[in-house]
Amino acid sequence: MSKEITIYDLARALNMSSATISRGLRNSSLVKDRTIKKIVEKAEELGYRHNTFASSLRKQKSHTIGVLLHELNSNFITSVLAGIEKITTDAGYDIIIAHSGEDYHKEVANAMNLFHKRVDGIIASLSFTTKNLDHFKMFFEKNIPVIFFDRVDEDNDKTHVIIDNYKCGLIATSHLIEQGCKRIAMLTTSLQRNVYAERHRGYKDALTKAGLSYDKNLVMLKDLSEESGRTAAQEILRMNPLPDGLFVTNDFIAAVCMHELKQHNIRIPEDIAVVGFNNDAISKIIEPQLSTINYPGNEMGEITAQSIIAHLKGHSNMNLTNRIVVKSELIIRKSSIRK
Amino acid sequence: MSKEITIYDLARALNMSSATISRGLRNSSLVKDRTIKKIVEKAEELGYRHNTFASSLRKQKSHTIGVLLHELNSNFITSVLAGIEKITTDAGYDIIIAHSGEDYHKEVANAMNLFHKRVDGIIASLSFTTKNLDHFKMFFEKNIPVIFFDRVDEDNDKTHVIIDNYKCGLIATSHLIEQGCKRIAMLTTSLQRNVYAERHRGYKDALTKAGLSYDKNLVMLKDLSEESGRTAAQEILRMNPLPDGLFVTNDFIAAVCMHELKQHNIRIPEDIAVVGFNNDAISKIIEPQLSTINYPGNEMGEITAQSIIAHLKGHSNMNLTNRIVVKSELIIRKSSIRK
DNA sequence: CAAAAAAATGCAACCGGTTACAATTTTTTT
DNA sequence: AAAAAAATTGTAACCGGTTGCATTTTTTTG
Repeated sequence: MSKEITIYDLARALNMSSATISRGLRNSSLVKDRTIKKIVEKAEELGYRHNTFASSLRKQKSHTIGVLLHELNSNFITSVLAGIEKITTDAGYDIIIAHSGEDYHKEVANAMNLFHKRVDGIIASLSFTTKNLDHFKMFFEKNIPVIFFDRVDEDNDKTHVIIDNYKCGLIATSHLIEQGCKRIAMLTTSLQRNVYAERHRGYKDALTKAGLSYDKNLVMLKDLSEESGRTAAQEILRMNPLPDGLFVTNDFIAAVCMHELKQHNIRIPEDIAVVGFNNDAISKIIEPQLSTINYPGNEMGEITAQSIIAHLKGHSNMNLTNRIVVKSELIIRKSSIRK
Repeated sequence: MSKEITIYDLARALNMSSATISRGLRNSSLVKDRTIKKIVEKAEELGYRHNTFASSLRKQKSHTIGVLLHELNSNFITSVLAGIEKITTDAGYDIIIAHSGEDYHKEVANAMNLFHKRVDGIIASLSFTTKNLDHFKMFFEKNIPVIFFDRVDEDNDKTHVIIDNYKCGLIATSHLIEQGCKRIAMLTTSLQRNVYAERHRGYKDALTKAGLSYDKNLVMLKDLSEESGRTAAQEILRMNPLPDGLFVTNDFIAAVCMHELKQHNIRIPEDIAVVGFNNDAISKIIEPQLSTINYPGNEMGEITAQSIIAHLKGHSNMNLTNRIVVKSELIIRKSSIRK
């Protein structure tokens, strides 16, 4: 194993001081151009590599942002991630991705880990079961900026980037009502998580506004598994009378559920019109194509990253912004068209 | 911002030396149990946090493994990741996930970045367009272990974990032949990447064995985008005579393609029988359900991580193993049943 | 109970880049 | 050409844990 080259080796080879080498390698204006050139060339020649540990130790900064995600396997998250990466890379920050798999305990462990890794900031989307923000206290106490997106704690005054989930629930449900649905079921997950609670609130208000009654027996709370989609379909089939509309807050579950319903000769949208959420790739492939709510993950990632980086660079104070709302829209496809 | 507590602060508070504190915090057997207890309690009380930079700088180890992925958005990758995480976490290693989005240049940049972050080892799945392993040279030269999985360079003697892609291509195609298909098309991506090249070789050999001729006009090479699935369907529709079987090396593309074919009144499996690859969640949702090749991502991740960690801990020498083959199987669903 | 062995703790150098401050060299001004 | 100003380079302390070796304390042994 070849020995690591340090700035001291370079200093010796070039007959300069380590300080000049250090400055030269970072392209400091304190160093003469010709000297920088010499240093960089020699570094290249000897195979020098920067020691992040020594640098971070001294500077007390990691130049790394931790990204805490609830899951990885959705188009939405992947595009958010792409947005975050674009911005952070341009700004010279590294990111560490940690995902909890919707498990609160894993999320806590990940937060702890990022804390020990001394990330300069955190971008987080809460897991499904996360009920409080105690595991972020350590960051708050040390003034390490934390910004939440999508899955957030809206009651909190912590900075977050979201879509208007209430409005989305409202327009999705209103759309079904416009299509003539009178008895609209909703399939979603634990209302403890903001995004689902808000969508549910929108659903409820849409019904009320249209003079339809809210029947809690039509609201099914499941987890996000494939199995849940099937069970939900079974439940729907047992409802008497059958619902004529269905709002599902996740495209994948909607797809599974629709598949199961079709197995039992339910016609979509004729018998039950369906609207999903997320505009996942799957929504365009299934039969009939799924109406859904679209929102720009990429942009959401960029905005989130921009906020935290502007804060870290001292260009702005993130803490003055409480909430950033990103646009969203209803995409109407065959699964919900009855008129 | 509260000042960071160091082992020196603890040493002063407890009237001990920093050496004892350091040992005590790592539960060294050199320190008396009662002393450890005192140290840990005081650390807790003062809010001490371990400084990874100082530690890594001194130990010349990061206790971190870099995971280089081609993409994140598939069930397969997510389960591999879960497998890797399970093993690494248990072994006390952290992981840094970097994904290239199938972009060779991004992959090179990511490798460089992990190199500078001084990961102790690398787990990698190559991007679509990666043609050589030059960007891993730096790791090889410094004896930093690198293990590849799934997307690998099979011609190389570097350690890798894969499935028998040749056999998979063979059984998928043979299955279609058994179902009475005489004219089987194949939809895949660049044959430069091992996994696709091998599957293609299996396809070809299955045809030959059955006495069917290999017609390269029936082989469509596309990228992995949704758009490609659609274009491929168009091409199939223009084939004269139509193929009666289709082997697609990716479930998502298969789903898109099937969707488009159905739009043009092609019946599946009656007109064209289809087999996909990966057993993605989508394969069970679409209509008809898709026959596909299943292989255990989770196990693949665990095996890969175990190999590299055993190597890092000196329990075994990874370099002695060239190739590990994980089991795989054909799952038969409606999309391919004609008898 | 003294000597030897074992256990526990302390000392101080070390990992490698950064930076305040000092020293030197070069350029500009008078 | 000397003095002043600006540009460049050097010195050395510092960041905070780790560890080889020395020292002290405790336990075991004869």
